[in-house]
Order: sequence, then structure tokens, then C-alpha cells
Amino acid sequence: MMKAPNPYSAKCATRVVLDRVADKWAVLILGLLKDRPVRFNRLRRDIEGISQKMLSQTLKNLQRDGLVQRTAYPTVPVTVEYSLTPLGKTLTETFDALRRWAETHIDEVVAAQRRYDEAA
Amino acid sequence: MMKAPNPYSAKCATRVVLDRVADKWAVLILGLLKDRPVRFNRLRRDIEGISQKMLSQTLKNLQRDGLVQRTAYPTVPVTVEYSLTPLGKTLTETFDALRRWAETHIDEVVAAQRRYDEAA
DNA sequence: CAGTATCCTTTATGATACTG
DNA sequence: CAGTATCATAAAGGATACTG
Repeated sequence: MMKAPNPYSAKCATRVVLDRVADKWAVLILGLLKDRPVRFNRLRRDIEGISQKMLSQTLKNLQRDGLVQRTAYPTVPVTVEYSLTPLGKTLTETFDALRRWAETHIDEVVAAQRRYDEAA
Repeated sequence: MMKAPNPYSAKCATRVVLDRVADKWAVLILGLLKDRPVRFNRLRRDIEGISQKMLSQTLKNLQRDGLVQRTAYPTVPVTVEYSLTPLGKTLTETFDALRRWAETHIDEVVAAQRRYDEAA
């Protein structure tokens, strides 16, 4: 018998995943890794506003969750590439949908915010 | 000419949306509102671990973004129902996919975490 | 280049008490 | 029932300096 996981209960493992996955930096990083491996400082430059600390930390979490793979090449200085694991690739479609939603509905959201703020 | 929004730039409006949407409480709340309106304390009971403060605050943000509608009925004491707006409904499919991903891949993620932690 | 380590500030969140 | 207000604390995040 399989017990369906209930994301609304506190210690449900699904919610552990949601906690990580519902992370803006993670969404952005996985989006950049979608098509090709990317190096650390490249990610840093491409994601405006992310600090070195947050990038490093988020990458570590993504590795721990098995979504991202780190590969170091023994050049001098060292070259490090981050790429999606097969598991990570299964997420990209979902995240693309999320980014797509944001892009297509941003105007409506901003309009709603303006209405809300004016009403106050 | 339309300029495609770039979610990787800091003040891009799309990222404003992502910031809210990438919120675990919001994902859970919208999931519960998917099929029917739900009352405040019902949400509080159903989402294990959410505090009154966070529920109230997240609902307010969702209203501001135009995703959730609040309706008060003049009973004594007052009855308040939260429901999805049309805009909110357009998000449910994406969020369902997110929850579904979490449910189907939780085992792989937990296994990856265990490997990672053991290696350390 | 690809990070770590540290300090410090800001933000987020929880607990508790109170109200129409 | 459906909140708000306040206080306290924990967690997140930024800036800076340093390293293999």
C-alpha cells in the first residue's frame, strides 16, 4: 500500500523539496544551466544581484539535492563547470513553465498591485 | 518592438513575480484554493506549521498580486472566504506540476542528499 | 578562477496577547 | 471567526578579506 504524500503536513518529505525548489536563485540558476554547463563566475555575472555567497550556497544545495553536478578541470587556475544532472533535467520543464508564466502575466500582476496600493 | 523581459537582470519585473511565486506558503495556499473557496481558519488548520501571521501576510500578498480574492460575508461573527481570481487560476497548472514533481522525485532527492552527506 | 571565512545588518518568522 | 499589534529571536543575506 502506498501512502500518498501530503505536502500540507509539516514533516512531509515533499515539503522538503518544495522548500528548496521554491527558491528564486535556484530557479534562475537551473534556467541558465538548462542548455549547457556554465562556470561559476559566469553564473555570477549573468545573474544580476546575486552575491558570491548566495551563488556558492545555492549551488551547494542544488548539488546536495542531486540536481546539479560540479565538475572541476585540473587547469591552472582550476576551471569548474556546473551542469544539470539527469534528475535536474526533469525539473527544467516545470521551471520553464514558471518563468514563462511570470513573463506572460507580469503586466497583469503589476496592474493588480497598482490597484491594490491605490485602494489603500 | 517588444523587448523580451530578462529575468536575470535585477530590476526586471519578471523577477518581482518570481520572488513571490517562488514562495512555499504561496504554493501551498494556491493548491488548497484550487478547487473551491476556503476560509481563513480552515487554511490555517490544513497547512500544518503555518503561523497565523504568515498565513495572513501571504494571503495579503497574493491579493495584492491579483491572484487571490477575499470575500467577507456579513454574518456574526464574520465569515471570510478566499478564492482564486481568474489570474490565479492560470497559475494552478504550473503549480500543480511543481507539486507533482516534488511528489514523484522526492525519493531521488532524499537519496542524493544521503549520498552527499555521507561523502562529507 | 573558484571559492571560504568572518562579521555585521537586515529581514523573516514565531509567540503571545488583544479586538471587532 | 478573522484577524492586528507587538516583541523577541532566528535566519538570511551582504560586504569584505583572504586562499589554493
